[in-house]
Amino acid sequence: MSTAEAPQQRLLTIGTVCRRLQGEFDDISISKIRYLEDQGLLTPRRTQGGYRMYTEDDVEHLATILRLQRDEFLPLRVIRQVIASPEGSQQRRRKLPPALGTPEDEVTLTELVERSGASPDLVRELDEFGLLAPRTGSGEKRFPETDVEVVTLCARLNQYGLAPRNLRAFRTSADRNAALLEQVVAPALRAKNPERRREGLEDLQSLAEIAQELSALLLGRDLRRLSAS
Amino acid sequence: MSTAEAPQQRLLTIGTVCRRLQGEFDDISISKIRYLEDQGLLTPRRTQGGYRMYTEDDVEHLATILRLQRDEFLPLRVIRQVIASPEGSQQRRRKLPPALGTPEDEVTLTELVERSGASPDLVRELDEFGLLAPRTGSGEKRFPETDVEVVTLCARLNQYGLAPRNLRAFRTSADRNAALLEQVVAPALRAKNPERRREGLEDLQSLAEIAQELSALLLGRDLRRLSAS
DNA sequence: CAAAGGGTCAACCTCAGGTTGAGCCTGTTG
DNA sequence: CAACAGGCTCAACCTGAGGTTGACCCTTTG
Repeated sequence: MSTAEAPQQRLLTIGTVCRRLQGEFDDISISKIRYLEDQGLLTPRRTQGGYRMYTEDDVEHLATILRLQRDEFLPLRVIRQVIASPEGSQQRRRKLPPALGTPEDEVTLTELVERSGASPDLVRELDEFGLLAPRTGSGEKRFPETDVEVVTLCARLNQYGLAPRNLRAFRTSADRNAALLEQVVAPALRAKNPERRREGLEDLQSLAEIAQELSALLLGRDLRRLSAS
Repeated sequence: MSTAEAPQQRLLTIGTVCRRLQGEFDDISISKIRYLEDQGLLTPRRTQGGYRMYTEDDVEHLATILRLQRDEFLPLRVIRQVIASPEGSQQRRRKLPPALGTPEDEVTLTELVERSGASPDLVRELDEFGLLAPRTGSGEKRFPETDVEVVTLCARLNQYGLAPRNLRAFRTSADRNAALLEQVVAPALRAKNPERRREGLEDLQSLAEIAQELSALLLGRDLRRLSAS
């Protein structure tokens, strides 16, 4: 074959790679390696004839994947993210809230108490201190479904000794941050063009995610400092 | 942190448990709860008639299982081990956030610019507006490693039009929240007894996680409302 | 040029993690 | 005390992840 005097990085065929890894991973197989490639976890070079050829780095990469799978029990879909994301992986599992811009389900006070498992008193206090967001329309108050979780979380904080009165601070912070982000996208949201509005919502979502991560980081930094002193 | 447990020991039926957890886990279902029991992960009491009855602890236990499954991607068979293993097991999964109470690595300004990929100007501004946490000691400033990510995130927000001047609000919020949480554990952290201090740190970590989730939720709620109007 | 090794693709397999439905029982409420 | 919402079990079923197998054809290399 081509005796190109290119920097002949010794390339390995799939069979060789497989044998090489058999030591550390007994469940490796040629078909599995091909499967992982199919799943987008690997992209070896190919010869003219279509043979897969692996560099040493490819092999190391593959070993990493197999280790994540075997030792951390990560599903391939997650490994794909971990691998793909810039080394400073911040794959924090954020349960994304219901998409912005779609109306949310509402619950009654009774449901709220029931589903959060908190005492009616606590719920009342939380409401009083503005941590809940009821729609005070005709008749019975209705709360956004999110408030179920809000109450649950507040109840846990309450157990640690943070009364609703103290928790108000979280709301204030959230409000201020929300207002800040809203400023940015306000023009887009007020636009006539629906496409423009949709983009505004998407931006808002992105902004919220970034802002949230930033807040988490800053909080962590503060706490670290406080706890170190 | 222990609040006096009401002696009522109110037991919950499976349906109630299910509704209660719907807030945090949207994929929970009665059949899933029964399935988890079948898999040996749960053992609620039974009434004479055979009804499953859950204590608050059972619910917390179940929530833990669901969290391990959702956030750590652990298969049930592994969760079973983790749960069953003796309390003081070394199975502690180390996650990304550097543990509280251990000193953090530091980087120089140059490294900070380099690793965040932001412009020196931006970094300078961020510092000026108090978003970074340099240790202003002898000679060159040194930043905690966390600041690399802080800069990265701020840079992204900056692209959306949020200048460092605006971002200060995030810091203020974080500071206030941190102070709030710190109050709770301050006595423990100042304790002589090292065991007590360790517990304080652990509580602080838990508090931070809950607080963060709460903030996220509140922010989401605000934005939803803003974007709906 | 032959044999050893590779390539693709569709069909298939196994297991985890549940869901569904039938048929029956329990607990609560008016 | 009847009605009815909610629970119970058990077997059958479903879906998706993570591969395997086999048929058939193509490359590479001694």
